[in-house]
Amino acid sequence: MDEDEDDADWDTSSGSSAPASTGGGCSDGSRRVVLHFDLDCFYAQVEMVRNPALRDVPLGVQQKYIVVTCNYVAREYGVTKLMSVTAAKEKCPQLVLVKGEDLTHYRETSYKVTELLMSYCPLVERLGFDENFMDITEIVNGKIREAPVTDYCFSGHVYNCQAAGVRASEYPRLAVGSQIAAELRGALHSRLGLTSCAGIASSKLLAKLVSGAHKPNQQTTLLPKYTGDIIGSLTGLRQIPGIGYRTGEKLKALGLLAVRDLQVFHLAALAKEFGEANAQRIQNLAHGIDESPVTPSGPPQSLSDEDSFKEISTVTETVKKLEDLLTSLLERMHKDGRQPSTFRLTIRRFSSTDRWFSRESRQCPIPIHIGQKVISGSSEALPQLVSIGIKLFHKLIDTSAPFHLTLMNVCFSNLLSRRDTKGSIKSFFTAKSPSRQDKKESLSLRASEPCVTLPEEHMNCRTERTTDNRDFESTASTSLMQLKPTTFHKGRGKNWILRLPADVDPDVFSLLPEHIQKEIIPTFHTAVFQHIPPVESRPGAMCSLHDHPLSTRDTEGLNVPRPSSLGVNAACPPNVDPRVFSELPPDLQQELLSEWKQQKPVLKIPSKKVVKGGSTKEKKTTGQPSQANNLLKYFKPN
DNA sequence: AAGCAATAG
DNA sequence: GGTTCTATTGCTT
Repeated sequence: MDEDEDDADWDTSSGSSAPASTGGGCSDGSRRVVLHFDLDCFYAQVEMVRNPALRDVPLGVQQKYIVVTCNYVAREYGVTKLMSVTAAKEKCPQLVLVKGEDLTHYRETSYKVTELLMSYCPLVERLGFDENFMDITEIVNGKIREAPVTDYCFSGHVYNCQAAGVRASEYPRLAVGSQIAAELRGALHSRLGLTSCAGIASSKLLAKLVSGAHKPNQQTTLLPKYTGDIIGSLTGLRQIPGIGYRTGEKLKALGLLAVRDLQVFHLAALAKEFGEANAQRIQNLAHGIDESPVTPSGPPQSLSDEDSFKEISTVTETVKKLEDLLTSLLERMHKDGRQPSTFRLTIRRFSSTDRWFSRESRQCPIPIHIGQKVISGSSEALPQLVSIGIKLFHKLIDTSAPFHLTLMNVCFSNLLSRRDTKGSIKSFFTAKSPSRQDKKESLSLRASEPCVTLPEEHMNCRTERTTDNRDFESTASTSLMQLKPTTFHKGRGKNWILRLPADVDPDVFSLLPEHIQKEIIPTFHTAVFQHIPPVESRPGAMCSLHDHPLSTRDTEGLNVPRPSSLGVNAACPPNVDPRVFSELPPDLQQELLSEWKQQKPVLKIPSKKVVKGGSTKEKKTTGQPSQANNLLKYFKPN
């Protein structure tokens, strides 16, 4: 046990923080400050916020015949997560159950949480619907540099310590981190009505491990000198985040059960099972070492809908299920505003002998003309995608023999933002020579002003109320006024851009390999994802302002500035964010405007791919004169 | 680009 | 090592 002078919590060293050498001499003071937030029994909380009368009763959220989560009242009776409904009712006959198969409200609240956190600091990484990591290293360093305090103190618990007895001034950065965590939890509560736990530590691993030390609705800070203690408190390898069932079984086969076993196991032997890199990674985890960065999630990479059931065994039922799933998925996709370019169908087959739970999938590109219909909300999108879905289905299932499905999932991925579909960003990233159009767009982004989104603007530039993606944008930028104006960079190929700090050349940044980009993004504490709202096709309709009761409650009490009013250029091309547009130099505005008026063709056809080398075994169901509402309609040639 | 494995809540 | 309904990343082809 070496005490490595770990209390040197301070320093922050060279004030200017040129991130030049990322892996530089990492003295203890350059440790990160990472937060982990975990909403208390999330689905149940969402239901209680929606219906406060449920607060005081034992409440469970039911999906099919499972209670997926429950409130703390129900836990008093012994109800637990993932308990069967019958078992839960035995434990607690008065248990109130609400159906939770439809994730809409959970998903929406989940993104509101992430947005609220992002409004304080953009480096937020989602983990599932109810957890978020945040890297606040630079904010903490900045605060201490600008306003040093003599008597620091912790908010909440300190792991293994009597709260009052800690000499917080020896850990100023973690102490400030705990204050920020408390402030953010307070904001989550006052703005969204949600309670949460938080962990404050020097890595994602430790922050996550420590966040659960005091539950519910409490927070805990881990001092570096107690890293060994918290790791030692784990009673099995499976409790280490990153070691799942499979890895756990493999480790068991190697004779490793306790965390200590993994710590001392010969690395070379571990590498035989898991490969060099993975072996090192999991052994590091066992030592409480985790250098993985907090990687901003941005908007989702895929949208999917699924349903499980006892049995589907006919094509007719299959088509119906496909239609149902696709209908809701299309609605979500339309609101998102991005254009899906690949479609995946996955199934689970019933198997009595081998009750192995495995899924099989087939996927294919979505023709651009169909993708566009998804965006525009055309009613033609549904039948055309059902048709594609059935073809994928037939690649999975031989319908001339009996079949028995127990689950179906439809997924849209490879989501293209408006900018992508206009052919600007793709080449920016992948191509060697960015087109003129690309240059101009990057220029225009660079010229734009900082991220204060104005609700009033939405009235001017949007025609329909939306959720998901756009909510993300609108709330995410409400309190970022302290951030310096920056340049933009495309974020993860979607309807989003990543604003880079002013001193980072986006052209240079874009040329870096992706893993390098990911590594250095956490050093940009002024970076932020921002959504470019897609433009609705139907002009005229107005959106309402008050459709999100959660976010409009309790506007006081949190230092989120009331956005001021800003004029929006009346003549703004529909394919450009008016806020961005209004900041452009007049000549660029002119050019964009005239381009738009000329309806300049902007779509680029991805590749001349020979569609499916002759469609392997696919019966081109010949085009029969089709009846509406007939199954056959889906078998027309596309 | 496709399909699956593994991990996560 | 199975429940639900997602979502992400990485490996292999």
